[in-house]
Amino acid sequence: MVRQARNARERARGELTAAIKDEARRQLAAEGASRLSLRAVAREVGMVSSALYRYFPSRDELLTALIIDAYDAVGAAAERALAEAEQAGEPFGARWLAVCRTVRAWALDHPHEYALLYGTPVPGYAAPQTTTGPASRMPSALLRIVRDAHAAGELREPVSGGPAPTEELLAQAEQLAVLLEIAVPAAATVEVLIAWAQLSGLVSFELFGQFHGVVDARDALFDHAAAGLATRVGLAPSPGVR
Amino acid sequence: MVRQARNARERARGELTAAIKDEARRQLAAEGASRLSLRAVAREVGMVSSALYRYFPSRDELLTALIIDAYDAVGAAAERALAEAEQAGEPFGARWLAVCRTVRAWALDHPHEYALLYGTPVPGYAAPQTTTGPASRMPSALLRIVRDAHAAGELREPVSGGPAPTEELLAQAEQLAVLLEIAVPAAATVEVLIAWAQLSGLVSFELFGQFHGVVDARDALFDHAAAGLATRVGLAPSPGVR
DNA sequence: CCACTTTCGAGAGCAGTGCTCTCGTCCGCC
DNA sequence: GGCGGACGAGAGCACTGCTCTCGAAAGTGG
Repeated sequence: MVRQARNARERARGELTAAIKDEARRQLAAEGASRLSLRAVAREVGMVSSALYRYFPSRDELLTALIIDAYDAVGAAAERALAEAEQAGEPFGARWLAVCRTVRAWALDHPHEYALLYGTPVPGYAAPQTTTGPASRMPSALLRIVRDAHAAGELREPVSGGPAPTEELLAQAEQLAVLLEIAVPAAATVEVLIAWAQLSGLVSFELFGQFHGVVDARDALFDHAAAGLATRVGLAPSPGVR
Repeated sequence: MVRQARNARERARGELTAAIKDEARRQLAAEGASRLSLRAVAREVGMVSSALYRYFPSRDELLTALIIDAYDAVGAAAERALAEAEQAGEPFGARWLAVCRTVRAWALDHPHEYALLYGTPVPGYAAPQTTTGPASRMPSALLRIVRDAHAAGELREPVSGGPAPTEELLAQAEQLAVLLEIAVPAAATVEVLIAWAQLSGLVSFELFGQFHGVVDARDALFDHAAAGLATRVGLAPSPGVR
């Protein structure tokens, strides 16, 4: 009974916290992070602005919560796409492409949330440790494809061009692979890391209007680029897919 | 004399406009675009905020002016790096690397200005036509390297992997090359376009803290990635450079 | 069952923002 | 030399994030 009572309070708190986050996400999706207003959120959930501070100590904390959710959302989408591609018995190159396409699709569906993750960070903001886990889900999915290809003996040498990565870089890649518990040759990890950043560059350009008036055939451009990335990291190109 | 008098006024206006832009750029560099405050700028140049509207009709217009300047600054840096590499008789791959490195260095030196160009756009903002010219300077420099390599008969087939670009994409690339007056095979243009976006992804990741706690050897990572891009667009890897 | 503590929401208020409007003033042109 | 347009200042509007105080609930221990 005592626990009941305590739970009532806590449940109310949990529900309100969720309501605030939902409304905040709504505003984020509609207007972008910079226009997310604490007061407007409070108004919408039927509180006065100061009351909201009982749930989130600052605007940045609210944003952090949204960031974590967004990382989880892209990560989950990527993992789902990968799982489906695996179950369909797709070759590794096709799995890579599937994940890339899914990430892009998510970004186009949630532009402001994607911008929150991979765009300009809010000024005084330093990502707390709690974000790193969710943040790594998407790149981890990419890395796992490479790992599986390697395990299956189908990973080719990375087509990177130029001099081989430095020892320092390989050591860090090794360390990273250990941290993520994904056993991959260090050289391949380096290439995936680079591909991850480059993938984000492609999506950001599209999202942030850099291709506006320059490229219309964005689907084709992206697919071509993503296939190129697959080749670069050592996954055989997937001939049939288009 | 009359012209003198008219010039006196116009010169005063020009000087004040410049002073405002300088102070705005200072604040931008120090604090980032989101913390750039019209009132603070006005205060610093010794005006009241409303007077500033005689010079810039809105905060967005001021930002636009800064954006154009910033595009010109990266563009100029890239062009300078390319010219130097050309005069030094560097091979095409090395020229590519030099431009990439310069762009990255500029970005690391001017993080907030770079973010203004390639990061999250300000919410209601649509880049006016006047920005497209300066914006194309940097990618044009990259494209010219490829053109020159092609003209010299040293451009290899792009190492893109996957299916060839669609007809639609190639047509657009052709069109773009004509617009920029840089005669390059369409397939190569496509690869440069992709490389441009990917380059920006690499720089953004570094700038926006995505590599924080993940990669320390960022110089090595970037050089390796940039060399890879050179290979991808068909420029022979530059063996001696490191 | 009754005190006591914690939790919560509301209100007022502070310092700041972008932007508008009005009102004198001074500069430069006819 | 007068007149129109450019200009700077000031007040004001509707916002923002955030703090502090205060009264009312809700939950806890005796």
